[in-house]
Amino acid sequence: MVESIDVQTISRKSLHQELVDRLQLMIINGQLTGGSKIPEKTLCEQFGVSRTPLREALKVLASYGLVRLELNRGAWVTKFTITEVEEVFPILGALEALAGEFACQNITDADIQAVRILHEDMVQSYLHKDMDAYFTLNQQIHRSILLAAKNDTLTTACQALSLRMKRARYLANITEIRWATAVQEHDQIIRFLEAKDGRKLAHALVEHMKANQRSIVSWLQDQNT
Amino acid sequence: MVESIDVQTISRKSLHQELVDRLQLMIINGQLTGGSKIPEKTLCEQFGVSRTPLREALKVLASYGLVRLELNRGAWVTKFTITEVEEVFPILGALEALAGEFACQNITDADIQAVRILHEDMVQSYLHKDMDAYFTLNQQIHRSILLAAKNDTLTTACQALSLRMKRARYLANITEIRWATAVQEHDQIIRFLEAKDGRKLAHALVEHMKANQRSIVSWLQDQNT
DNA sequence: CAACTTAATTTTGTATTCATAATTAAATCA
DNA sequence: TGATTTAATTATGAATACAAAATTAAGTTG
Repeated sequence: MVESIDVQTISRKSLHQELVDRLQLMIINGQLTGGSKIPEKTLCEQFGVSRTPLREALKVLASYGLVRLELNRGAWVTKFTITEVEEVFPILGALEALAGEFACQNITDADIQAVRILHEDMVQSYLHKDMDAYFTLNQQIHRSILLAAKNDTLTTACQALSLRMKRARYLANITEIRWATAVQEHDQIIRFLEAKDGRKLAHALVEHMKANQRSIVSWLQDQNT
Repeated sequence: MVESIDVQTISRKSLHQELVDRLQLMIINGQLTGGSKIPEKTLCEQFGVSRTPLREALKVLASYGLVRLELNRGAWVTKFTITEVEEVFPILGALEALAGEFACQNITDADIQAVRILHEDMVQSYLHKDMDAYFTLNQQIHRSILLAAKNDTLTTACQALSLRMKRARYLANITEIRWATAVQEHDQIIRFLEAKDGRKLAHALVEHMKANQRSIVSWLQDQNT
């Protein structure tokens, strides 16, 4: 699998881009919690930057839907809601399905081999109950399918939506039963990819997303009762 | 069709948001042409604003893929390429198909009635060869289906992608033959919506997008020879 | 005068400043 | 005292200032 090395990275990132990345992480992992005010001044001090690049970053994050701007009242971390989960997962399903179909058309045997290895590592991390490793490998597999689809716009769109759903990862630990099923679903996914069966792969990805959605929604529902 | 009135609009928009909207238009209608440098200073003077909100807007537009930022070298209007068209339309197809399915589940008879009227107006503007009216109504129809789907994330995603494709509208005039076919396709779309047949509507929307893609790509190809 | 240096100019990225809106605290009055 | 004004404070949005990088222009040398 060719993980194309980002040539841009040679020349330093701009501050605002760096801040977009950092704030994204802080929102996903819960350091900045949904519904809370974004403490502009504090963050500027913390990062040692002025308000200009921070505010630029906030505008970008607002366009991603991670932040909500209120005129003259500042920026707020958007809440992670059941509604959002129910909106985003079907979209992710449709887009990853599309990516799956394209991937089957374009993927090389070497790339399939690489995904197979990621999958086996992921199964191992499941067996060892190493949740961090599991999630990282899981993401890498989905990303590999996206990259194989050879559609940058699609990759960007999926990653933006996945990002929003990553907050679930830090809010809720996956249940043992869902974890086992998810691994099985991935097994199917890999097999359809190896068979280059775009139709079935697409269907498997949609179902996988539906199951992810149900799992997260039911966790959120339990939370609110 | 309830075009929900934007309550936010009571309180004035922020400058950066106003600039995002204006620059978007300028890029779509070709006042700012693909590949060209964005003249920061000139635009500031033209709009009578300082660089701060303009630069915030540019960062947002970059996240939409309409602008490309080069560190220490400024901002450039992204080129409208065949590759982009071939990347975006399949995604739009998949997303509008999804919207179509949701719309069939959620749409009210009153909303169907409203879409029917938009459609008939659109047919009239086709018969009168009023291209501006045609495109406006066309957009409104697609937007109506999106709104009926009751998924804000989906609406936002589709509109962002449609926006990028709108540049074609100003680069190429639709051919007479494609125009006629497109109207027929819309006729089908409306009929499936009225029948609340999500499956068929989804399929029709995918095919409609494929045909749009082919039409624009072949125009761009003719251009480059 | 063409290729290379070096200096002047412009542009860019970021910090700072400033006016105004929003919030909080203090003061007033029933 | 508690509700309501009014004043002080803080936060926000946008303009300006400034350092560094990139670009252009002017020299300089072979």
